[in-house]
Amino acid sequence: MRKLPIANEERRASSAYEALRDLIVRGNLAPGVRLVEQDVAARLGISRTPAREAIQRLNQDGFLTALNSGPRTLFTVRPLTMDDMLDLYSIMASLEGSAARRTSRLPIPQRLSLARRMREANDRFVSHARRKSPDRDRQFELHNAFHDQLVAAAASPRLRALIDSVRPHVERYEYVYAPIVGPNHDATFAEHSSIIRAVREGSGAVAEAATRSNWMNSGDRLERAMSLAGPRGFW
Amino acid sequence: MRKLPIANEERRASSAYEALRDLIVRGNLAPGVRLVEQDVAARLGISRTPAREAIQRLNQDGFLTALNSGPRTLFTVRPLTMDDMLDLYSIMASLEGSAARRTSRLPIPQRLSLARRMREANDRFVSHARRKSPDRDRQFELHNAFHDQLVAAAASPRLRALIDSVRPHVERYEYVYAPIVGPNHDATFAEHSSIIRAVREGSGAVAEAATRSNWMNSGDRLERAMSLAGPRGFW
DNA sequence: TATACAAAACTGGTATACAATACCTTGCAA
DNA sequence: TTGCAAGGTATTGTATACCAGTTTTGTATA
Repeated sequence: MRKLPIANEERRASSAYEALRDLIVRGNLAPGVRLVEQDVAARLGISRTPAREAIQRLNQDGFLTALNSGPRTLFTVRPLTMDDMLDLYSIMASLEGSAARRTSRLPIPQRLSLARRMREANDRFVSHARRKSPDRDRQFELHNAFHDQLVAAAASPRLRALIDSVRPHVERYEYVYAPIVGPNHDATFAEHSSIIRAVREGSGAVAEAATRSNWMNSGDRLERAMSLAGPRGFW
Repeated sequence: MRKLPIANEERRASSAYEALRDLIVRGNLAPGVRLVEQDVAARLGISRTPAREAIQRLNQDGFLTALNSGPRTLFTVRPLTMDDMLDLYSIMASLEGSAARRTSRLPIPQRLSLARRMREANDRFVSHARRKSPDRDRQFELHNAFHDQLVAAAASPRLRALIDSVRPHVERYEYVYAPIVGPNHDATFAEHSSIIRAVREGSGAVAEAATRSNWMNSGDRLERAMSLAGPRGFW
């Protein structure tokens, strides 16, 4: 890992948090790696204080596992396991399902507008996936954009915050294992369409069920990918 | 507020976090109050470093609101509002509902054992409520114990962690407004019984629905209490 | 009395110094 | 060669010093 420059606008602690979190989500900081305050500080060109704060925050957000060694606590990057992945997807099913259910409460114009934006976002996602050489990061963005439409329009503030806190963990699994899943996005397209239809027709229960299915099925798809590749973070 | 002693076993930062969190949940630290690092440190008999860490954690956990003032951030105790309360209860409905649904996956002996323990916990809750002068804190504990049985037995690790992180916020609203709701727990008893029955009979969907209803109805009950008492944290 | 301006105090963010202790290394002996 | 003990090292937790804006206070003037 090369030395990372830190944005000087923001607080150093926040910049460090984001830098480290992105490294973990992208898989550049491998599961099991130990985070030493001094090393983090040196590598990011800051002092121990903000480095420590970043590590504490990462831990609180569940990106690290804490190991008590006497009076001190050692932190390592959290491993990726099948059980944890399924757990995560099941939670996203519940949370985003809850948001989907709330779409039926939206005033009709807003609901239809949301359905249209989701349709457009899905179209962009589909058409990029069908390119000759789709860019992986871009594919990610477009997929997230679809779900973001739903969450941004329908989730309550706390629900939104909760989803935003869980999503990076999902992304971590997707980022590491997505290449193995391959370009077989057809099921995903169909599931997205079901969600859009339910939102347009205004049935909260159907929208919730469709969203739940989408996440549970995504979990199943990733499960197959993981069983091919094996877990990471152990040896 | 008198000076609080801090347990010396644990890390000072963790002790400070717990002390402050409890003060907020119990309503001793009123909504809107500003938390100044130096003051917190002095009052808890520690230095600014662990005091700061505690405040940062409280903020990340949503107990505080952050206000940017130039390069610094000011923290105040989060206000209590009707919208936020309803948001919270809706989220608990979703999360604990998800846990309830999972009870149907438990092996039958464990499921029946859970139903029995929930029944016992509910009995203790009911009988204490029917005393001449029920202790409020004890009533709280007993109510939490009922829900804990469900969560501990059925929730996945991440779901459990999520519920544990949301619950203190719910408790804050309950603690402040419960006295106004009054001793009319009959509806609660009935709803608990429905959950227990569904768990015993092994229907995940019914258990989820019953749990959702319980939380949504609790939200409605508290809504009435709040509309009587008015919001706190503004003036 | 109200307003403009200057000075002083406050306070968060960061760096650094200090303390404590678990763990590792090294050397010695069996 | 292996077990063990003593000392050294590494690294966390805490305290404190410093700086830079912000806010507040106080004063003078219209």
